[in-house]
Amino acid sequence: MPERYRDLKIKLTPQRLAILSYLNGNKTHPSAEDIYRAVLKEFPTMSFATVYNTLEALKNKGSVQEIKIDAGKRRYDPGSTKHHHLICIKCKTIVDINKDFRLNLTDDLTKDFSILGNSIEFYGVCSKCGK
Amino acid sequence: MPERYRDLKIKLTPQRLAILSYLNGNKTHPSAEDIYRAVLKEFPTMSFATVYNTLEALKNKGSVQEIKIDAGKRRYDPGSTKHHHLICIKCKTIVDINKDFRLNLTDDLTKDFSILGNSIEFYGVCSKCGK
DNA sequence: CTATCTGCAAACGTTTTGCATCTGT
DNA sequence: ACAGATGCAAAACGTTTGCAGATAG
Repeated sequence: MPERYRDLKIKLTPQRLAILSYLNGNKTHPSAEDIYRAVLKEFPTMSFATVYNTLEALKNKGSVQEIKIDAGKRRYDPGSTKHHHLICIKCKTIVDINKDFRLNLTDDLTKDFSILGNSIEFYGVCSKCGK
Repeated sequence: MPERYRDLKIKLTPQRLAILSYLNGNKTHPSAEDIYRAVLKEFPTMSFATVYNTLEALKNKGSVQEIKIDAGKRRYDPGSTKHHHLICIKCKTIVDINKDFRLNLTDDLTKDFSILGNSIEFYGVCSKCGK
């Protein structure tokens, strides 16, 4: 199992492997606390320091994205592929949108800024909440 | 001056009028503390409770938007007109983008969600930070 | 061997709360 | 008159930090 993460070039401690395993393929966009609680089952001494430390390392390697959807609480998205999000404004469910929208800005902006990318948040009401 | 805010249907206390006046036309996307500090000059007894209380009331009336750019600190945007943002990832300056991008989602999503809108965050490096 | 990570607890900055008093309408 | 706002201080919340001991590479 560790081999698949070897190219991250970070120290693969048991705690980190547990975090990576929890995040792998996870589509729930968990918060730091969600991750902490999940890994706590396996490592009763797990601390938030380790969760944040690991998330910071993974963010720097580009294999985890921070999602700023929830004011006051960060949520995390595994995987390095860029994508957008659709959020139900009622239940806060987040759905990934894997589509590349080409958005062009006006010249007066591109002159003053070097644009690196964009992130789109669609909001709506899911069928469950729409009833 | 109060007349222009009468249709908000909230109690127009002097403190609230000072906050509204500070926000009116403000393009700096201030944080709660920015607002607090600005209004403090006029009302030395101003408290954060009042700032947050007022922002909450204005948010509910749709005349202030909360911007979730900065994890760990909310920023606020006066006005109800929809627009997007361009953020310098270094100095966190936020520039408004008043352009309507028509973004279409795939049918499988529009079937399960009733889409209400979208919000785009462009990120880049401003000329000041790019040097 | 040693650079880095872990775990704890304390510290931090932001936001929320409880409550007595006050005030717009 | 009274529903709702203010102001204060304390508490809550998510996140960060310092540091001693442990461990992956």
